[in-house]
Parts: sequence; structure tokens; C-alpha cells
Amino acid sequence: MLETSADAGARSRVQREPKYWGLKRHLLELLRSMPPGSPIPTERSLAADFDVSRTTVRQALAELTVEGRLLRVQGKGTFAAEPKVAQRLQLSSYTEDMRAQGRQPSSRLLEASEEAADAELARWLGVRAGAKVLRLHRLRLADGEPMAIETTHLALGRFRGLRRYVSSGGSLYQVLRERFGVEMGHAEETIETALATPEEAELLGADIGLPMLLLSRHSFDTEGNPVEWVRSVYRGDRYKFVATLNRPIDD
Amino acid sequence: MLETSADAGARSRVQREPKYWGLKRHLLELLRSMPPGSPIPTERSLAADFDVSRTTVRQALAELTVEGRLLRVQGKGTFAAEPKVAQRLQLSSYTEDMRAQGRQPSSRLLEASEEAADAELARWLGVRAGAKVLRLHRLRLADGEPMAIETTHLALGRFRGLRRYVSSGGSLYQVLRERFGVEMGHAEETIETALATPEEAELLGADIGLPMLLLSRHSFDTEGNPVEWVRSVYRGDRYKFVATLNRPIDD
DNA sequence: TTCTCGCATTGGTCTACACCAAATTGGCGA
DNA sequence: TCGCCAATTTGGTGTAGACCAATGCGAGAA
Repeated sequence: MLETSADAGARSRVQREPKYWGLKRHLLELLRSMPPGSPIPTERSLAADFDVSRTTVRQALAELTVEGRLLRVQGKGTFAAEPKVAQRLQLSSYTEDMRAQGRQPSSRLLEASEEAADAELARWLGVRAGAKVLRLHRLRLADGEPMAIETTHLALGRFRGLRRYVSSGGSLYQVLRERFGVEMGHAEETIETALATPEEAELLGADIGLPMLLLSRHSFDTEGNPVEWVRSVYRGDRYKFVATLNRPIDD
Repeated sequence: MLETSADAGARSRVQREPKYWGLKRHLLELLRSMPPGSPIPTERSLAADFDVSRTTVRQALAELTVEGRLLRVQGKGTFAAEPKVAQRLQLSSYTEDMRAQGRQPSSRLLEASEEAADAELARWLGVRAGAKVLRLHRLRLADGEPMAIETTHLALGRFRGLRRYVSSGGSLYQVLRERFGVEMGHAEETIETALATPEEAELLGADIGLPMLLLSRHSFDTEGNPVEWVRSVYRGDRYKFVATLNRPIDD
């Protein structure tokens, strides 16, 4: 299918962005410089300031609310939300889980690129900010069906030539073990909810804004050195995590 | 504050229900009798059939979409969504988790009532359908702040007089241990996303429709007999679950 | 002083309409 | 027959405006 407009010559190639997207970005920027609980401008004043209808403002606010960034109270106003609180738990790996369900797990490498680590990622991986990192973008499948998107980051300084080994196919963990002598010791994982980005939605065959289960993993080798940082996104409307507790609950 | 209208004489005491709620209920009913992938009527025809504006129809459809009940595709239509798929994991208890974070866990008993078990609940608890069960509705707190709503079901036939012991305060698990000699052996838990019901939202100080983390627990005693079935709801915008993996991940 | 009422403010619901964008359909022409 | 394109259908974005519902505050009454 070809474009019906806006494709003549040097015209911008991106589709026209909805107005509420821009408003949403502006509000996210505003929220970054704001302590939790602070009030943001009212719907009506935002509509006036940005010269859009109140309906459009409400669409942006609704999405930010569902993302947990805003708290709305009728008669009072809209406020920056509190940050998340953590709760401990334990879980197992993707491949194990799929096999346990009698499904055939597989992966498709979407992208393998080199990036410079920002401050946060550098801290996760135990390197200096700006250090080269390998970013692996993989689609996780079970019986050929897309189940999750996994983005893995590893420090290239520690694993020279890793990109080449990985690009030729095969398991990342197997490469780390056989080529670099690195065995995974333990990992920290978190599960939370998030909304699908447009890219994630397309890859998983979901809709933008659908709630997702977001699983983050920070893995360490047997000596306790950080090895990888992973972010996985599952369709929240189709998947759930199941656990078995073996110790008594002490309530 | 008193009502400004609709309070004369025998008028209904409930607030006027938004139109899109009724439409939503109707669509949920429709979905129950529909295989996944079936198309539902178009926005415009629903608007005509129910004599509401298309905007109102879209609000109902948007919420059902975010709840994972519908799949919307531009240019094609709106369809009944696929059911969920499970994934194994492991985790620990609420009280442990809060203590590990240096928070003071506590509970507030909201309600303790007797009910007849429906078919599903009877299966969970290993009793016949219609058997008396105790339903405990508790608000979980940490440092006095509401963190979750927990609804526990136990078979009364096995734990006679339990309601009296529980109503007088104290830990449920302690009562089961000391009065009935029941120790928890293992449990199965699931984590998924769900939207807040109005009651849950009010108790947790959240908004209706906000995505929640829904944790279900099915506990067994040391002999393997089912003891309780629990459903806990956490604010998805404020909480996340954290786990520690101790075995290597085999990818 | 204290309570209460009413008003202003703010988010929530709803309408009617217009136009855009993606997917499908079907007919027309090569 | 095949390919293309134009109309149709369906969901997506946006407007302007109306009224409802919860909140908070200030003025006036008790």
C-alpha cells in the first residue's frame, strides 16, 4: 500500500503525530522536574495553553494516568504520582517456563547493535558511563508464536567479539559459557505493569497502550560481577506468571 | 455532603450509572457467548443500537480493550480477545516482603462473612459446591499505608469456629496452626494484570480502571490438602514484585 | 465561635459532528 | 486473467460545548 499524501520530494517521511502525543511528551518532561504529589495544570488551562480541545488534553492525561504517572482526583486536580514500591519474590527462566508447559521455546534476533551506556545502564553493568555496550533485541517465541520482546544489554569491554558470535545464531548464555567462561550465578528480577510502546505492540501483535507485564532481569556471574541487564515485555492480556511457594507462609 | 438531587422519597439510592458502564456490561455478556476472534458490532452500529454517541461507545470499548477483553484493528473491526497463557515462577509472602523492606506490615479486617461455595471455589478448596466457606476481606498495610486488598476463602467445614477466632483479631495463619494444627506446606501463585473495580479503587485510594497487579494464591497444608484460596490486588502504578534467582538461567 | 450553605473550581460524562488512516471490496481497463 | 485504483467500511483523532459530581472555601447564620 502506498501513501496517499505527504510523500512528494523531501517531505517528512514520518506519519503526522497526533496532537495528544506531543502534549503527553511535554507533560512527561514537566513531571521529571516535579516531586510526587505536585499538582499539574488543570485540563482547561492545558487546553488553552496548547490551543487544543479539552478532549485532546483528556486523552493525554488518561494515558499518563494508566501508565501510573498521574493521580487524578475529581474536584481537586491532577497530581504527579508516587514512585513504585518493591516487593520480593522469586522466579525462574523463560526457557524453563515454556518447556514446563510443553511448549517449544525459540528466539528471533531482531537487532544487535553497539551503543554507549548512559549513566544508569553503566551502573547496572558495572562500567563507566559512555562505555560500549551490546544491545540485543530479541523476539521470544513459543511454538512459533510471539510471546515476549526481550532487550538485553552487555558490556562489550568484557566480552570482546561477542557481537560476532551472537549474530551467527545460537544461545547467548552458551556463548558466554563456552567463549568467555562466564557462568550465571544469581539474578534480580522485577515484575510490574507498563503500557506497550508502538514498536512493542507491533511486534507482539497487540494494540498501543495495552497493559503489559514488564519483567526486568539483572544477572550476575558466579563471582558476583554484573553480566547483563534485560527488559522483557509480555502481553498483559494474554499472559500471567505462575509460581510455586515451597516454604510455609508465616503471615 | 448531601445529594443535590434524586433523594426525594423512594428514589433509588445509587448514583446514576454512566451510560458506558451499561454498554460495557452488555458487551461483557455478549463476549461470554463468543469464541475468541469473533467480531463485535462496529462502533457506529453500537452507537445507533444503544442510542448513545460514538464517543460513549468508544469509552466502553477502550476500557474493555485495556482489560484485555477486546482486540481493535483499524480498518477491520473489534474482536473478542484470546484467553491468557500461564508462565511459571516462584515467590514469597506478603509479610516477609514488607519486613525485608524494613516496613511494618499490618492488616485490617474489612469483612468476615459466610458464603456458599460456587463450583469453581469448591474445586479450589476441595469441598462440594454449596458448602459453607468463610470469606475474609482484608486491607493489607505497611507502615499504616494501604498496600493491597486481600480476599481469602477457607472451607468452614474443616475449620469450625474459625470465624470467631479470626474476628477477635490476630493472624489467620497463627490461628490455623494453634487451633487446628494446620501448617502451610506449599502454594501456587499467579501474577497478572487487571483493572481496579470501584470498591478496590476506593479502598486503595486509586482510580477506577487503573491497572492493578493481581496476585492469586492457592495454599495447601503439609499433607497436600487445599486450605485457602486468596486473591490480592496491588496498585500497578505504585508496586512491583522483585525476585532473586539463585539457580543459573539456562536460556 | 461554629456550623452550614452556596458558589467556584476541577475532573467526569456525553453529544453531534468532521475529518484522517488503515483494510477491504469490487469494478474497470490493459 | 491480472493488476490497479477508487469507493466503502472501520477504527483513530480532534473540536466545541453542555451538564454532572466531588472538593474546598468563604460568607453568612446560629
